[in-house]
Amino acid sequence: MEWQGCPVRYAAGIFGDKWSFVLLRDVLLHGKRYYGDFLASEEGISTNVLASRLADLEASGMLTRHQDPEKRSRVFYLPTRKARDLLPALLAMMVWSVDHDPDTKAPESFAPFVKQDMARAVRWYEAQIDKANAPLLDKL
Amino acid sequence: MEWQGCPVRYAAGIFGDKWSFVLLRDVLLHGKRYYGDFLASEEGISTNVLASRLADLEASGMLTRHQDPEKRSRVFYLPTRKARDLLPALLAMMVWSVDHDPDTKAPESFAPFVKQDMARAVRWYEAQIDKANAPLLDKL
DNA sequence: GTGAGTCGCTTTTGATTTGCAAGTGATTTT
DNA sequence: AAAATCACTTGCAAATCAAAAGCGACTCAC
Repeated sequence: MEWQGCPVRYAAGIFGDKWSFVLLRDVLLHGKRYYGDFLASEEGISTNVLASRLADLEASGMLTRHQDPEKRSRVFYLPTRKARDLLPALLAMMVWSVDHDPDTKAPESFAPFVKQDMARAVRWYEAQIDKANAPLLDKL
Repeated sequence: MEWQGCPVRYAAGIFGDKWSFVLLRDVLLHGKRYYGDFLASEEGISTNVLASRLADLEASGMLTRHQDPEKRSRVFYLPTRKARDLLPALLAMMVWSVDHDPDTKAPESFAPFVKQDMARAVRWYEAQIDKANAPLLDKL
């Protein structure tokens, strides 16, 4: 299929897929970095799909793969700038979900926080990402 | 799978799928309304998938289905408020794609227009949607 | 009013992708 | 040295997909 040129198709090609979407959420919002962290997500991704999606996301420049130098059998993934730049879109989507899903479990404070000042919300989540990255960056 | 509670999973359940994504683009941004319009999109969706996705989007409250009263063999679909509320997220995603896809074919003016004032951009696209709806709403 | 389209699906038929379970091989740990 | 951990791979049945043909309800030309 031709996924070239159109911005919506480009986005769909990279995360227009349940599992890629959930992995990006985990790495951007939940501070997950290790293969095992992703595997343990409550959605229960299977190992073959996880390996395949991580490879896809690495290939499309969303994640970088690293061996843990302290324990070389472990592997972690860091979000690139390209992935981090998804935050505004991701937060906007989440606000939409909170507004339209009667069963949402997001905290009441989330939507107002983002709606009031998106730029500030993005900065806050960027800081969280830096915090999650820090101990791993020290190792490299 | 349990798609309940988490806003990202909610969004993924509704448009975390290439074809739903493309259909929402067509109805929100390209003024497509008729079954035949969607079928003719350059991506070449097959009829069984199109019928299935339209039914899904209707079931999740994104589209409403209508028979054309002037020619009852034709059918059109209108975006609901819930679908229209996706505009901010959709535009944010498109800006991200334009920023990161070296082969993007979006006009140069698009990203600055949205970045400069998102609220204004949303209003502009809402007006386009109203324009596309108008002739059909007259019929009903 | 009849026959030839048009339109919006549905069905059928393979091919691809998925989820699950069971490996595998490279490290650590004991 | 043996056992456990970890990040995948592999094999397979089941679900999903695309492509093509079929179908019934219209609509239009004559």
